[in-house]
Amino acid sequence: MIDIDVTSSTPIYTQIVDGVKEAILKGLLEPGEKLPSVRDMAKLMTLNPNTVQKAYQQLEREKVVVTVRGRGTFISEEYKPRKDEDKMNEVKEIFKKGIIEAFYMGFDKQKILNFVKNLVEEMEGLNKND
Amino acid sequence: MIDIDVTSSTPIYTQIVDGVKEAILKGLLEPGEKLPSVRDMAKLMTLNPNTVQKAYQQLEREKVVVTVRGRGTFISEEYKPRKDEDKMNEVKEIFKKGIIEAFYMGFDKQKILNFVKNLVEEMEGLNKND
Amino acid sequence: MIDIDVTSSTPIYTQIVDGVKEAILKGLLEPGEKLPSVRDMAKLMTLNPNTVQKAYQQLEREKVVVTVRGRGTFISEEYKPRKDEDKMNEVKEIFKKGIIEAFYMGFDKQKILNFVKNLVEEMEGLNKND
Amino acid sequence: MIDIDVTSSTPIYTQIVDGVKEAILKGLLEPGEKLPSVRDMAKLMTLNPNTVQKAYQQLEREKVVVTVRGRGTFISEEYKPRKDEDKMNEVKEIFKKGIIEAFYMGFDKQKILNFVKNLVEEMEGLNKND
DNA sequence: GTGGTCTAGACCACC
DNA sequence: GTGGTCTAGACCACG
Repeated sequence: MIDIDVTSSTPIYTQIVDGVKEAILKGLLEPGEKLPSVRDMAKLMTLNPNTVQKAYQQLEREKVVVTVRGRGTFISEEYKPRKDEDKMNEVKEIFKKGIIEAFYMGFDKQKILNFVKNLVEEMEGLNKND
Repeated sequence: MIDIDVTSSTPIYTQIVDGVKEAILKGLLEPGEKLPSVRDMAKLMTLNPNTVQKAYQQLEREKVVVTVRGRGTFISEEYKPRKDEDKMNEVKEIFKKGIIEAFYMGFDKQKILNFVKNLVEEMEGLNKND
Repeated sequence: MIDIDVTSSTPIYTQIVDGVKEAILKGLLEPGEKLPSVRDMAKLMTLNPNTVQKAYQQLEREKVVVTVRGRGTFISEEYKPRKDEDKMNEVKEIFKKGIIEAFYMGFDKQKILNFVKNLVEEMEGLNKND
Repeated sequence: MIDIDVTSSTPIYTQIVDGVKEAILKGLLEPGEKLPSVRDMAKLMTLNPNTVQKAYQQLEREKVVVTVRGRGTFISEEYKPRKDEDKMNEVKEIFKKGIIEAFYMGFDKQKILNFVKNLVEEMEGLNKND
């Protein structure tokens, strides 16, 4: 489901968190759907359960997911966007970094915008009807 | 010149690297201009010289900067963009991450594109009005 | 495993990098094989861990080696040669230097070529008899 | 006459030494010919006289050049190749380094040998009649 | 003066 | 356990 690169510099647990979020946006995971248990997920992806655990905890902290004791972990039914200043800055920094690196790869303004446009559309997948 | 957040999870030397690149794109640092010596920069930012050194070396590896023996470190006169596959993927992943987080903040497609557009123009320095 | 000459003018970390590359070409280190951990290697060679670290990082930058989070550093499974112009020039300069010095030792053209031929075969490890 | 790259990692004085040796082998500098004085050479190449001085001293140490007090510095009339073990090892190490890097650029044995052959012939220039 | 290397020792995140 | 970062302080080669 989620492809992990163990050699990447981004921690595995972060890759899981990002992967789950991406899958939800793409409609591959539906609100209310049950995620595999920590142990199953760990076996499935041949990862250390502690790593998966850490990812689930962060997903819960971000309210992307809720865990019901004894039943499992589920994609949140209704995700309420949080827009605090910290988050806003974080996102801004990410994009800034991307833009800087893009410029240094020789992209110009228009090329960057097209690049991002394509990515956004790819990400929206099938689940948004606008 | 460059503001460092010592509490950030991104390493200090990376913040320096990013900061220099950003300053160049914004026109705050001109090609050919001399950067403060490793020691001076370290004093200026109250960092250890080794940390600054590491940043300068990475900048040189990326050809953003050249060091002239015995004289110091200078912004490259002409930077030739190199776009290998790895770099391309890196940039893509950065933007993907940004887009995902933006969606989770409640942004829709158009809002994201505008957000990025503004950032790009801010980064371009003087070319704001095209 | 790798012999270091602390009196040499080539930095220790470079000697490690070269030593690892040589060991791989000679078949002494197999793709996928684990290198000693930074600390172990440092103890083994009575060096400071930072020095070994620097060598490992350069090897990773050159994709000779991959590091797997929490597990260690491994010889790359498949090394894809990258031959950018800079690298090409570097190699050319090395050989030029070697040739000049060889001439100054009284070698003629044929002697140099034989000398290099022997070295290449020595380096190739098992393919000595082709 | 000799082109210096001030950004190179090889010291400038070494580049001068190598350059002079190369020029001699190529026949651009004849035995007995006078080299520009340290000060002239420094002006000519816009270098620090100390740097040129250091280069000349090393050339003299290697007996490539002789300086006659009050007259100047001249290319040695008869260069007697010295082949001590140290020099031999040095040259061997240079070639080994070159071969390793060539392999890592994807060259095979034959390609390396051809590469070196071409370089040798280029270096021999016009002054050797074999 | 410049950058480059090395040691010592500490702390941290990740698996 | 692993690698990664940072500080402090020292020494060196180069120009």
